[in-house]
Amino acid sequence: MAVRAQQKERTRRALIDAALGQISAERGFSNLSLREVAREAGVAPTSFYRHFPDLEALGLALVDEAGTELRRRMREARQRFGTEGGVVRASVDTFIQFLIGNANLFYLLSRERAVGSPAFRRAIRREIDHFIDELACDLERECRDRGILMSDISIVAESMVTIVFNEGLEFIDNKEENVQDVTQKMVQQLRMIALGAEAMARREQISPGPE
Amino acid sequence: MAVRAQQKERTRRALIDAALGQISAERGFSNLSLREVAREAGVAPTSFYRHFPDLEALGLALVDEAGTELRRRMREARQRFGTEGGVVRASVDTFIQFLIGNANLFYLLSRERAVGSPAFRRAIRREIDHFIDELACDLERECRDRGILMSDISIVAESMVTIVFNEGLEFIDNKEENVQDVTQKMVQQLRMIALGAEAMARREQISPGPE
DNA sequence: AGATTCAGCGAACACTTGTACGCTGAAACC
DNA sequence: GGTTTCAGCGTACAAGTGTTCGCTGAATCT
Repeated sequence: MAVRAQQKERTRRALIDAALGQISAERGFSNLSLREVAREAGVAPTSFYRHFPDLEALGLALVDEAGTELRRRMREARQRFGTEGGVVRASVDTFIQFLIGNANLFYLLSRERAVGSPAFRRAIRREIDHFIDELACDLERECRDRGILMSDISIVAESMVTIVFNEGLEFIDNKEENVQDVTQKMVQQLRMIALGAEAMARREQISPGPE
Repeated sequence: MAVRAQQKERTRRALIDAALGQISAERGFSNLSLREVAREAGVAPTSFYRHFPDLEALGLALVDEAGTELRRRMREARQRFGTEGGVVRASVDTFIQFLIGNANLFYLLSRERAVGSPAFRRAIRREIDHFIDELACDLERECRDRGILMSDISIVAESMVTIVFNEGLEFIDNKEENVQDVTQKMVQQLRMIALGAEAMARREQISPGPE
């Protein structure tokens, strides 16, 4: 049992890639049509059902792939850069590379987050939460290493991801924008948040009273 | 010339309201169908064309309405609260009220920002930019009044709006979430950004060197 | 009062959509 | 080598889509 399964996997990928390829600035995942996807994959419409019960199921597969791939890259970048330059800068660079190379996967994670079936939305939310968690973990380590105090690291991480996702979405929407400019803008915003978190921690330490 | 135009305006509104009513967590604007909208408005499909050349044109009208209404509310709130409690807190409260009362208008502004025809996306972007500008203007005033120094106010405002829009989207997606919790979380994040901007300004003032 | 405008309609159009059914032929199994 | 499995296909269907066209009748204008 090898040729058979291998071929099946191949057309499954063709379907996934076809769907991914039809996502664009003008067209979200929820506007895809089963028939069109099948056509682009070079497969009869009815054959689609041999691989997915639904377009939604394909969507879930896509979301999973997007999240996994994004996290893989980030983890890899973190190791590569190591201690040089700080996590934040390294992460931003990698993130932007991901944007450029996988715009459609990123579209899926960012803009479809709030539209579609509950299962679909939940899946995306879960991926993003994973992403936030890993960033929070790194931030914590970084702060410990540098002796920095920050308040509410998980919220800091969430804010950072929100900012970066938003800026990223804007970036791949306006292709004319410069990569360096975006990077710089992201870093500036992130730095601001980091500074704010430090300031807040200092303030809490000095006067831990109410309000 | 009164009865005629009045009636026309009434069914135009019916169309707009119908479209708005069909937007939901599961269904974005780009999934609407002309026929369905017309049906819900109690009008023959072909009559739609008496009011809009396109569904997109209706979308533009919706976007305009959403942006205008949101800004109106915010301006009103700012006046009402005046100096009491700071702009940020007052704005967040009003914003959340807008979310609750006009979830679908907000959906339009936030999640459809990056999908659809270029004109459509541009329209939304413009509304958001307006929103950011007005916030920036207020922030500047507030900083002057309180003698606070902040760096790059327009970027601060942009970050704030990004955060608030994102948190808001999450909020109307999980209806079970508590209003007070969201408010508090938003305020905390905004406060962090504000503190960060102050810290950055301080830092720039002390050592205005490169990097 | 008579002519004109025009919002709204119904019928019809050429498609596209998702999905059910049963067949085929090659790979996998025994 | 004979049997079973099953990915892929073609056909078919009912339902939905956007849009064109010409009509109607009441509000508007002259």
